[in-house]
Amino acid sequence: MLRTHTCGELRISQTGQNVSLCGWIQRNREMGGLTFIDLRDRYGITQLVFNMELNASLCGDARKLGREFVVCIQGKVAERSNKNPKIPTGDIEILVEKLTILNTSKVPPFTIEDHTDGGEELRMKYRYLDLRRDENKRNMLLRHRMAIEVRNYLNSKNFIEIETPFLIKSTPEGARDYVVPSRMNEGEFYALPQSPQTFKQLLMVAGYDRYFQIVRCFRDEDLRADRQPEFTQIDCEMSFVNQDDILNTFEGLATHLFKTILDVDVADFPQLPYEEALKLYGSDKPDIRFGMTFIELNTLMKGKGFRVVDDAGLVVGIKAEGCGEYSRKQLDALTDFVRKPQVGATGLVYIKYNPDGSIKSSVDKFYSPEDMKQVLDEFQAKPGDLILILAGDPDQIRSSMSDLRLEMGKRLNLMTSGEFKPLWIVDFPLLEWDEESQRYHAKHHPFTSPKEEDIPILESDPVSVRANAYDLVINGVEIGGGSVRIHNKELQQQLFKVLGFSDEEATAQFGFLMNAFEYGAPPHGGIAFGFDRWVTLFGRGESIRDFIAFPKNNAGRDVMIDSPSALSNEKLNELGIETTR
RNA sequence: GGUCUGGUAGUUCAGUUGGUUAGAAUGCCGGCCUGUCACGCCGGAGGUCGCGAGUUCGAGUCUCGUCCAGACCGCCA
Repeated sequence: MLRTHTCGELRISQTGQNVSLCGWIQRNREMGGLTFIDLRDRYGITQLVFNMELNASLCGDARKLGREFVVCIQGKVAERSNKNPKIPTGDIEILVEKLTILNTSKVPPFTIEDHTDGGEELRMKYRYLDLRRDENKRNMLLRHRMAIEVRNYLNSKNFIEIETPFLIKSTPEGARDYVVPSRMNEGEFYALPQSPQTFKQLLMVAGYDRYFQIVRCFRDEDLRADRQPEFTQIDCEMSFVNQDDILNTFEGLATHLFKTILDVDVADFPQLPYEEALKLYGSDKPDIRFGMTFIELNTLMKGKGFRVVDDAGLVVGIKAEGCGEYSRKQLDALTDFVRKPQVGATGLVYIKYNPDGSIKSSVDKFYSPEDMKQVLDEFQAKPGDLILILAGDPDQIRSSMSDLRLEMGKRLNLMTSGEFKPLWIVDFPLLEWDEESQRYHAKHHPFTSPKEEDIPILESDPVSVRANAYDLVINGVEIGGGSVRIHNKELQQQLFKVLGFSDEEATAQFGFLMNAFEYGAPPHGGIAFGFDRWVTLFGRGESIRDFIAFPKNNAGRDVMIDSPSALSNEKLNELGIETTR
């Protein structure tokens, strides 16, 4: 070993020891006869001292070191006369006796510091330099610790980690697949898994009754701050369980992670049916760190001559406590907010309950003070509160109101960082109608079991069928989701039929699974968590990219290695592929 | 596929109504400095204003196109 210690571990108790350290030059401070150097490695920073009077040539060598040079030094640990309380090694320094340059470095294009001067684009191009920064090191370490604790917990519950293949086959449902041409089977393609879904079900058939995998998944869809083309799931499946068993098991996982990683005790995992979530929050991933739940006002506000409301399928409001004194300008800003194309409302109605008890609204023309008071009472509003109301198509307006609720939560500082409020959303619909393809799509995936009591209406009223499906939501982030699966060939065939597959198509796509179900498939179910999102949530980050060592940009490009890239004609020929552009 | 924002020194940014030699901070280079730790002080170098057209006597600034980056909508079982 070139080193006896790391740059983060020496303390005053080691004074007098001869040590050797290796690391990168963080900074060079020349004081005439004295030169200080901060030496950095993964573990921390240790100060080196060179003295012109004691060793002029060594001190001269030290002064020639540039930022990010890699060096190995030998010397003696000494107590500092001026200690630095800001760093763990701040009580000591190394009186250097020997200096070896292991490698030089070009001047890096941005500073390797907590508050770097480098922008996003540049740091992504030089990701290996960016990863030297403390912030990124912390994020990578957090990710590592969480992965270890996931394995610890699941191992302790008898889950075993089994790898499943990446080169699989394209399936008709769900996201677009990434495809890989097969050289040995010209004209045919593998697909990369969107998740190991069918394989984990086959493992249940095989009798491996508790499986998990921390596994990469691939989806060829447009990206966002919380989406990458390849992302990591904690993929889990269990046999001989019902929905409550699954939820209990993975509440245990969440509790374990909260405790071991953040030292936070989270006891409560309320369950909210999907339909309730939409009614109360307008969203299937509500942030329940604050209330401000929706109140529907159809009966109170319709029929008073206000066209927008009278024609609306839904009139819904929220109460912003203490906002009764909002100025015209602030209210206009909220109106502009809801009218943004992404939010999509046409206008905003407000009722100000003034601190003096008087009432002022944007629709005084249509409603008497008594009408208004009734609405205020419905919200149990107090003087000083503000009611915000949207009206229109129910789906659209719930979505807009959800955006407005979150915006008000932000403005009123109701989303406390460091507070975690998980909940389960349960009873998702099994199917949804897709306008584009004019057929039903599985909301979760086509192997999700319907609620037993809803099976009779599977063919007569498909959209009303509820599924044994659930999502774990924490602070408005969808952390994971799963379902109890179908383990019966007949029911699976029936569902494929509702989804519009012919028997031939179903056999071609999923015959292997249906065959397996004929050989003693146990009842089973599972869940998959978005590991990148979970780490980002725990790390209080904005973007999952900051918690992935080598992420891709919003066009799916890796700007460091410059991928994707064109293939040579030789390679294309070998694969039997012609490109059209 | 669409909407919005941005692109000026190595880097992060400023740049007025279109008008003389495009600025600041930081980094870099040189000099001074024996207790610094975001060291300090003095000096210096550093620019295809993303790219291409257009308008104009004159474009970093206005128009159009294009490329790149970011956020969002569609999309993401």
